[in-house]
Amino acid sequence: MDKQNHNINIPGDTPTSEYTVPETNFEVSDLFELDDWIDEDPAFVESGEPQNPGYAANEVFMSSGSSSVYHEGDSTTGGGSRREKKELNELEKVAFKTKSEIEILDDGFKWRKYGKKMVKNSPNPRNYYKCSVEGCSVKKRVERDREDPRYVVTTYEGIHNHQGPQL
DNA sequence: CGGATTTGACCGGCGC
DNA sequence: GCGCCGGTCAAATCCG
Repeated sequence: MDKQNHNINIPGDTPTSEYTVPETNFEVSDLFELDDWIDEDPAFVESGEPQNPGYAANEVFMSSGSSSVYHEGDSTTGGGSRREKKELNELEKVAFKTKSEIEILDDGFKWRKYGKKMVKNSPNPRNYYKCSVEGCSVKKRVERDREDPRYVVTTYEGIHNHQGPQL
């Protein structure tokens, strides 16, 4: 499909065909294992974006909170009750705004796309990914910014049951 | 051959 | 009660 054609020219980065995945690229669960969503964690922006050779993202902004990303469809639809916070004892929600032309951001984990939906608020489709690792119920939601198509919003949901894809 | 990816349809929840 | 929206699953297909 298009995966073979991911040879997009990235300014400032060289999209080689090799996915150089060192060990731990994004320790989302580790950095966001807080009780609640963090408002702003500048520390993550610095340590959360190490030297990623196989990365095409120039800038990575982290946005979390019920007033940033979720305000979009939660203010009216699910605004009635935040049921997530209750049962989602171990469910973390983190939204990343990555400046990249490609949505195939490889974080080192294996994701299996299980759905694509078009949101009314965005002319762009929303992709749903799930961790391929058995026992891992981590879900990933990837969609382009409504106002900035060059930005990709990646929302992680849940924590990996395994330490990594290549432990 | 296996695994991954695709699109469509279905379902559940909430809103009015 | 119906409609709308978002989310998930399933089957089919294709690639490596």
